[in-house]
Amino acid sequence: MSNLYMEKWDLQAVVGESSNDACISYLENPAFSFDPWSFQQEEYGLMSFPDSFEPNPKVLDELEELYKPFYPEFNPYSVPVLEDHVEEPENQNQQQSVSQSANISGANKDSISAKPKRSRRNQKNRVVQHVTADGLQSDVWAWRKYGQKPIKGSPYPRSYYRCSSSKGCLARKQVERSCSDPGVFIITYTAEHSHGHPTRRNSLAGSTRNKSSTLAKTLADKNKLHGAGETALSPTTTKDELLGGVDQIQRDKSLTPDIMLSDELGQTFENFELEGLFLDQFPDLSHEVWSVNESATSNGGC
DNA sequence: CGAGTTTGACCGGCGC
DNA sequence: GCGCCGGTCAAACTCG
Repeated sequence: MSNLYMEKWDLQAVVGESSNDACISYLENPAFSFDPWSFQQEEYGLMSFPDSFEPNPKVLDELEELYKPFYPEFNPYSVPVLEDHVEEPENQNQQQSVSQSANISGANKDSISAKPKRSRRNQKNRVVQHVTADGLQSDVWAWRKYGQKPIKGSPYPRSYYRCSSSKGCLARKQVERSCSDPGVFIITYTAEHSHGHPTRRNSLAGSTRNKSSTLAKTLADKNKLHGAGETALSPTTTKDELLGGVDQIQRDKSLTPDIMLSDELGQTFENFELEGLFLDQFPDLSHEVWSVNESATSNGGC
């Protein structure tokens, strides 16, 4: 686990909690979400809010309280400088660059002078969000998966989705697990929807549908195996119960707490999208789910 | 049959 | 120019 990434995304959570315009721009700025270093270089001054911008102190306190016990040096005001984006003379101390950080208040912003490396692809119109499994369901759009690729340097594959609400809609979404924090999902939205909000979300989805019914059966079998215990689920288990079971499995894995503070996190589940994403992104856990059914075969795993 | 996933092949940007 | 690698395509398949 990397302190660097924890800080980066925690800071995004801090910013997301605030309601002033500057914060909105800040949150919606793909450069920052994707790359705090280039944000400092290219957007910090443009948005002209550093001096007046004050992150929500309540959230800062919560974050500090949350992470201080594990990361004594955690500072929610600190924007990390990623090693990949520090260009310096070859003989300069590399270690210094890794630990380098800039203060969000702007005090250190002049100390950084190098230009960020260009990303592989054009990052325009890209918005990156860091969410927990709970946050995956908060997407109101209907998405169709069109690809999945293993990503170099990450043990987890990246899934590619396009909007299925409207033909011709260019909206794309990528979902991958954070390699530094497997409990966190990185969702990258590309392009904008060319239509209004859909009247319904993903209704049924190929293997998701399959996994849903199988999961229901699996949990029902678990119920048979273990009797009517406190976690028992009936064959007519509701969606919420199923998702609750999935959530329980996640909690049992001691995943990190949800700190994204999304407005939509409190919504009730309306479909099985979360489960599909969950099984996509948690193949190891899906194996665990499968394993409770004695007759079930492995789902492939990681 | 339509809507979805899976997965190998292909394309093209980028670094060396 | 070449090779790597991320993003997309499309055929095959599942499911209701």
